[in-house]
Amino acid sequence: MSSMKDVAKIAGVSSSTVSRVLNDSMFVTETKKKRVKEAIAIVNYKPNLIAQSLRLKTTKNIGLIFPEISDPSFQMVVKYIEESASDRGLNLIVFSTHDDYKREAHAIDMFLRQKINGIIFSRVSDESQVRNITETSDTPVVVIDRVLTDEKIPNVVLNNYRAGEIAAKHLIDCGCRKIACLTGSPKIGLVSERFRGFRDTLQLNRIPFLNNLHFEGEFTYDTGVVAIEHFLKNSFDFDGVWGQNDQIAVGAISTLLRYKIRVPEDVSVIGMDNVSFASKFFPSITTIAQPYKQMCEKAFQFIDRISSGEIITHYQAVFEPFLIVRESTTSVRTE
Amino acid sequence: MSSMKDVAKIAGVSSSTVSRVLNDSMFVTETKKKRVKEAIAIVNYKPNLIAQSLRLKTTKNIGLIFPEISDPSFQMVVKYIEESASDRGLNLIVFSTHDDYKREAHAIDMFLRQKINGIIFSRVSDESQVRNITETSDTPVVVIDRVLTDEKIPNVVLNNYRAGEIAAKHLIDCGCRKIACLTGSPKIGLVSERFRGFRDTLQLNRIPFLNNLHFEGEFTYDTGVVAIEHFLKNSFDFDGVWGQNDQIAVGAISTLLRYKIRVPEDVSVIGMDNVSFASKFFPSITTIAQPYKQMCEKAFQFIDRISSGEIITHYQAVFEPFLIVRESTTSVRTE
DNA sequence: TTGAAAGCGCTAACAG
DNA sequence: CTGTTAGCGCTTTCAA
Repeated sequence: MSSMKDVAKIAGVSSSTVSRVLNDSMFVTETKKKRVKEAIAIVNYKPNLIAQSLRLKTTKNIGLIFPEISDPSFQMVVKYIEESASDRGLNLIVFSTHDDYKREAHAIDMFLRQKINGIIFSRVSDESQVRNITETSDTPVVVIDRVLTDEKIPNVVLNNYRAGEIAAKHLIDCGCRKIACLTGSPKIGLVSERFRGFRDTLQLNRIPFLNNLHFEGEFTYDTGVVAIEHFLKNSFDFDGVWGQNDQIAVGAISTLLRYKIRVPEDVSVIGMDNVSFASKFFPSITTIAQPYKQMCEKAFQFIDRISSGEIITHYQAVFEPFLIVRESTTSVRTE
Repeated sequence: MSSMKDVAKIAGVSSSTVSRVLNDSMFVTETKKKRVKEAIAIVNYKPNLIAQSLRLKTTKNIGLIFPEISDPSFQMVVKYIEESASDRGLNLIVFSTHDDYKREAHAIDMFLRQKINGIIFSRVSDESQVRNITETSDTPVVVIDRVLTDEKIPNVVLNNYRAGEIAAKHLIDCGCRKIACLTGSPKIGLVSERFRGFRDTLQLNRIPFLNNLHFEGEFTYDTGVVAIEHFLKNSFDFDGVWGQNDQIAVGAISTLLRYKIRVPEDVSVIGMDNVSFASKFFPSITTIAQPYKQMCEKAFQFIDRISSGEIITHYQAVFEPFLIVRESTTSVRTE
């Protein structure tokens, strides 16, 4: 690979001049400019990004840390983060932690040592290392999808309480009266947020919430399966189900269908996240969507602002969830 | 962030010594070694990877280029590539091209300028830039999932002909006699490979293949939908369907069910790739799996070997697909 | 065994 | 307007 020196030699100028032409940082005589450009073409010169980074103490890379790429919700995040990065001409380095703090710490370490341009975290746990970063380095950090108790870190988050409200309201509108809620791990803060909104809305509408029908699991397909089998085995009666994410909902629907219980005729099921298969399942899945695209873009805007030296005073950006009605719930039911 | 100089000063040694301790590249007196280690701890020193890369002309990064992260098959590839990278302590930079050659060229450009450690391509097109890389740079390149006509580039690929054979054989075993094939874009080489294996096997078993039931589309859900609606509208009779990937199969199954045609009782459907939702759909989807994990690992092994100076003489690594029987096909049918 | 010095490829004062 | 020089943080001869 040719370097600036080669170009300079061919063009008969100094390498500073080459640099100036490339970044047009100063006025360079037209003739020299032309000679330099020709030389660049001749040797097919491309500036070395590593050298540039070392000199400028900044890179064209941003890093994304998230728990698990197999998870469809995170796949959405990765997709949109990739797009926003690409729009800015930034490279995206991804790290999947598999919920292992060691791996998370390692990822952070690598990023910092690479002088990365910014770090985006998706769903860190409370024991996460994020705080340490913001204290010891000046790398911009944004947390997405999960609020931290420490409010000093810019974060973009969903109004999860509102999601619970929407789910409950829709199920009630469908005529459901015995409503189940299948949640993710109670260790994740947003799980209880969503649940609170859900239960509060039921109570507001004078629908009793039965603790029997509150199943705490993980954000997985298996949780949906296990929950429904548990309900059926114990003859718990229910006519509506909220799976706190679409995977739980799919597990629930599959299991219901397997037991010859019709969806939505016998039981309405609503999911959350609007992952890609939600519209492709049969029956297609009513769900509560997160504006992932906007949220990811917002995360980048935070990084842009911090990078340009702006002091963030308003750390939190809250986004509103919205309902997408499909086949797995029915509103034709008469009350 | 502290540098080697800081450590050296505190330890009262030269920065060369610090470097030697870090890489234990030479013998250093125990006392000095200890002093250096203490100093490192005091200032929480972490070597700057950028500087290291500039000096050593190599990085800890590898790049992955693929068409579309929304595609479940590529999500599998990304997942396993990430794991293999992580096992080697390498960072993964991802680039989604959206089938745009401009973007592909840009990605390559960025990677080369970053002195990346290796590039993995997934499903490149013939107009791709891959060849140019191998000619002008010494960056290791591996192609995965798609054969190139130019055999000089290491590549890992599936025996797609065999996949077609397996699909046809299984459908025949299920008692199907009027068998449809829904394919991806005929512009992609492996599509016709798969199709040839499929048709040859039918013929070998004296099952007629009707051109009516050969539907060429894209590797998408919509293709499955459109194909089945097309068949039904024209009253083409069929009792078995191979969707050349799981998305096509899901589109087909959903549409059949929507038209009250039972799967597998009336029509057996088999997909391909064993993407994550294949086992979660209802009915769960019989599919032809690719050993993605092994294929991705193999791609890395190619890079490892090239990096360590080995000359590759055997460019192609072929992997065998295998059948996973689930609910969407039935073998209980009597002939 | 260790330090001094050179240099990876680039940019940014600083002179001229 | 342009060339010289220094230096980003590291590794590696080369001497000592």
